[in-house]
Amino acid sequence: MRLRTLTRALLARPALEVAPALLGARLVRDLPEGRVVARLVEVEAYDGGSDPASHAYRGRTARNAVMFGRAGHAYVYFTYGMHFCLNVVCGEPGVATAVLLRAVAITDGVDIVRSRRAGIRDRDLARGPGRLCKALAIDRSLDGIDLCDPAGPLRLAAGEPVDASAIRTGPRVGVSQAADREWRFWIDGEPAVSAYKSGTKARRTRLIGETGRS
DNA sequence: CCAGCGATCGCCT
DNA sequence: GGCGATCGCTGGC
Repeated sequence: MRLRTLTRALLARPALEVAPALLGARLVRDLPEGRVVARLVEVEAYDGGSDPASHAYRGRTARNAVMFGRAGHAYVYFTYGMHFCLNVVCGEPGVATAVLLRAVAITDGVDIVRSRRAGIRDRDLARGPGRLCKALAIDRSLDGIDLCDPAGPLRLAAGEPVDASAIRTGPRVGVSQAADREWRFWIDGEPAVSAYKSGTKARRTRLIGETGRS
């Protein structure tokens, strides 16, 4: 398979523009056991200082520092005491905008992932941001790496174009702040797309209206 | 299929 | 000290 690493210029734009453009792109992970290639099927945009749901909303900290840097780098964070999540930093340096990678479909090296996640159904191998990181062996040691480096251990590459009519949008998952912003993007019909769960605040106010599948 | 819940700890208030 | 950009298991229908 021919893998063409994504250019930084593609990512040095607002997250809201980058997010849908990343659907269908490939995530390439080189591991001691071999190479895993996956197709991005679900992402979410986070818009830093103007977005109450962003880790960067209250400014720069040790944890979120990478988001304030150059586009194309990985922001990996640890949450709930056990899960990692992977973001692609977007925009210009100093602007903390990023795209959370929520789900991928494994296209190459699925046996490697199956052995990493024994007993898990194929559709769940990388369904959800925590599972995605588990599947591709991503943790904080990869925080800050350059996803545009063709020689890097984890990188983004071009994939087959996705027809615009297949792209769906909806509220972000698990977010209670700014729950009205439809900044989640996914490819219609992909089995690895998350089941929709609203944030606690939204749930309380009965804002659940869609299932996240259509 | 869905709702509920415990796990588990770094981060920020 | 409280709470997550979550997950996997349980129990109910």
